[in-house]
Amino acid sequence: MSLPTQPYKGTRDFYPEDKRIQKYMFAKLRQVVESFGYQEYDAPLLEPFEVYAAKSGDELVNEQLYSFEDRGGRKVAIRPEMTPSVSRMVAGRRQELAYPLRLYSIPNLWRYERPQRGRLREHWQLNVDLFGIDDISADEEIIQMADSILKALGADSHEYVIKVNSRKLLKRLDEHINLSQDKARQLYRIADKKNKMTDEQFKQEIFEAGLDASVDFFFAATIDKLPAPLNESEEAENLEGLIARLNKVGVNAVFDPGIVRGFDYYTDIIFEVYDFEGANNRSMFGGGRYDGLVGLFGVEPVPTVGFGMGDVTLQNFLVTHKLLPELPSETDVTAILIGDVYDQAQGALSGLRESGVNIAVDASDRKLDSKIKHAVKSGTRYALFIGESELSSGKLKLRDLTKGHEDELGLKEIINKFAKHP
RNA sequence: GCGGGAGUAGUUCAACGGUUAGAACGACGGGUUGUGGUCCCGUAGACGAGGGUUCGAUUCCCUUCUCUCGCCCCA
Repeated sequence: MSLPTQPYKGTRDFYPEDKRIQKYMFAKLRQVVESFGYQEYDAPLLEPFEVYAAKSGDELVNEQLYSFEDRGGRKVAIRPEMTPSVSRMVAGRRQELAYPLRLYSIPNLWRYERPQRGRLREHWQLNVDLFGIDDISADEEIIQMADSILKALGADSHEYVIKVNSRKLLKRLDEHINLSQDKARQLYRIADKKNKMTDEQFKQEIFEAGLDASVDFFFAATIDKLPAPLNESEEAENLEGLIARLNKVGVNAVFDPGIVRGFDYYTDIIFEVYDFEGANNRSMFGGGRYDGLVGLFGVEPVPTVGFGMGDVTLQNFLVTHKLLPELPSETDVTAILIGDVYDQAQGALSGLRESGVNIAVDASDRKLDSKIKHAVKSGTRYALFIGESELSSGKLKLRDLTKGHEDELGLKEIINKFAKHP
């Protein structure tokens, strides 16, 4: 009986080749959001249980939260999302922070649920939030940034679509057709599934729930085709203007009345990004405006717009659309020592390392061809042969393992070669 | 929580109610001692676990575990 080598259900190990992918994606995410002036923060993995009990949604808290009691009897939860944490942080310095406040983080988040494609128990999520702007320019910036990220990763705007809706508009609908809060909830739940069903199935569910009056709303192709007087409401105008401006800057944004999002805390504009590729059926990521969350921590509310982008769905997207490049190893060179030259080679190795060349040493007494095979397998691109003759001549043999050709180079030449590709 | 599919070497797969369960790739070693990803030879390595049916189970049945896809819910 031995311990299993598998990671815990719904989690992943990141071997170097996996971690490389993650590092690549995160580097792009950081690059784009920082280009929009967002600053990185972080928060603890654990939060007091109450932070989530206060909002989020019942299902999440009751079924999907990893929680436990600490040794002091405090109820603690592993964060299932970042929004409450960042809201807590902003509330904590409500008065002294400079607004508009642009923050981002890439936390790992945990949810107890049955793993399936695109949804695991642990994932990493880029979380971006813009605090302190109560007009629609904030929503526009956030959505534009989401779009820029996908483009920076090589996606083309015809490979995905950003579907936009408004919670306020949905609320207008509720009032217009006189729904109780319970009925409205039920309606949202059905609407949320609209994109997975045929129109007929959707109508079927709507009728079975006795929500017939809402059908016109959900089948409105554009905002001006919404049932009156909703089509002339302030919310509708806002939404229309937002989408028009996004389209103008090349963002493939469309109105979709079926977008509702799960969390209770959204207050106005909401959006979800969908992959056009059928294999990635569900919404890739999304976000929206939540003006009330900071206020839950006992301070004046701060208007906020944000989104979360999960690494699992993002990677699925990139793989499906063949957008992941060949990623090189962090190690530039494997130095292959020939003969008993370990001591004599140290000077050269240190010199290379201090100049920024990442270099692993193979000082084993395996056969030479075997050492080369290992260097290839480890993923390093170059092998550097160091033996008696190289040390006496001062010229080392640098072999490009991908191309198979070899140069005899002095230390300085080698350093220069890698200085160009750090 | 509910359903479908799948569990055989490190990996991808095969076969079979009956002697030693095969292959490819990978690993390790060798092909006379300083050049791989092409070749040749050799070595090691597997029926997820438990129970049942049977003379006999890796094979059929049940349970369980794990993986996977979907539902619920949701990012």
